[in-house]
Amino acid sequence: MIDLGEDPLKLDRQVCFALSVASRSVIAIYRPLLEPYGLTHPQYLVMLALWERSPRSVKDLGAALRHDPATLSPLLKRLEALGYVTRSRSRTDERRLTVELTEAGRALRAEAEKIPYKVVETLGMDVSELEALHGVLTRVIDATA
Amino acid sequence: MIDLGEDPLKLDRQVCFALSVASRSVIAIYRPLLEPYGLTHPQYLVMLALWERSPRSVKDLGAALRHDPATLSPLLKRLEALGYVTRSRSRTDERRLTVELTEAGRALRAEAEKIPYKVVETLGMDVSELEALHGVLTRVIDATA
DNA sequence: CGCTAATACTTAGCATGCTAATCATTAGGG
DNA sequence: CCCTAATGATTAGCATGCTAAGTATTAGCG
Repeated sequence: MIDLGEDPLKLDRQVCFALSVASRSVIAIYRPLLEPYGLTHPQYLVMLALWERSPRSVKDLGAALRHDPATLSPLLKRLEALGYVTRSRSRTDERRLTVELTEAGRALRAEAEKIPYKVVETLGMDVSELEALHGVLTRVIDATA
Repeated sequence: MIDLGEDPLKLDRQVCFALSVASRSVIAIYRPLLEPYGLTHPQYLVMLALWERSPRSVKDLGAALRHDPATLSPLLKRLEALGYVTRSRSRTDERRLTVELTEAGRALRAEAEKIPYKVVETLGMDVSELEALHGVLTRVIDATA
């Protein structure tokens, strides 16, 4: 049987709590860095996905970002309103939405390249430790898949 | 200078992305476990804090949970509506809100004690690895404090 | 004592995330 | 070919989180 020690309900021992706080805290580091471009962090993640491949469908983006289409649908409309993305129906399958980077969206990539360095610098942690963290988080994600 | 290797914008290498997904994924494990009690995960975290000490003020809960009062205020009203908590103004300082467990709120603790075990079991990861993860997350949180 | 600043909480507004329901389009069996 | 099921996306409803603004109360200086 699993042994969780003395008080398994102690707040400061909950991995779920640490995950929530760490996630919010790291996103807070991005906020001022993304603000000049009018982007939120979830929108930034969509841009990362599109910089890797564009155009992509909502379903495809959802698979990459682990999001429901219901979350992405309004988010993509905001990215379109910002001028970083176009939304159009696929000609081969009218059910699909073709999400494609605009010129402005592509151009933003050059600006964004500075962001990871600034974030790591602000965190002030070793890259090796962050890579180790990424590895454990990936195992957590795989364990819940 | 920091070296982030080949492509620092690659989605699958972002710690922030892994954090978001892992956080959402772990919370998803709690959802069916909390549903019988009508609790969301953030509400559950408030209950954990109150099981450690009750009554507490909104400010005190906010410090423990790393939340603004603006986030807690409506959340606490819902906990009150659920019958787990009472909200009343402090007699010594009318600005303060006294958040206190009800009998039902206290009783819920016995039920909740099973939850951490079920979560760890569902995750299927070693407790030692989860403790290590907790340690790294704590360092991330401290680095952003 | 009186007044201003600080404190504690609340509310409004906005952007996620999630579930469930809905809509349009396509696939595929009979 | 037709009809139903499956697919891809959108919408509605609800609960966070966050920023900014507002309200009530208390603290503390002159």
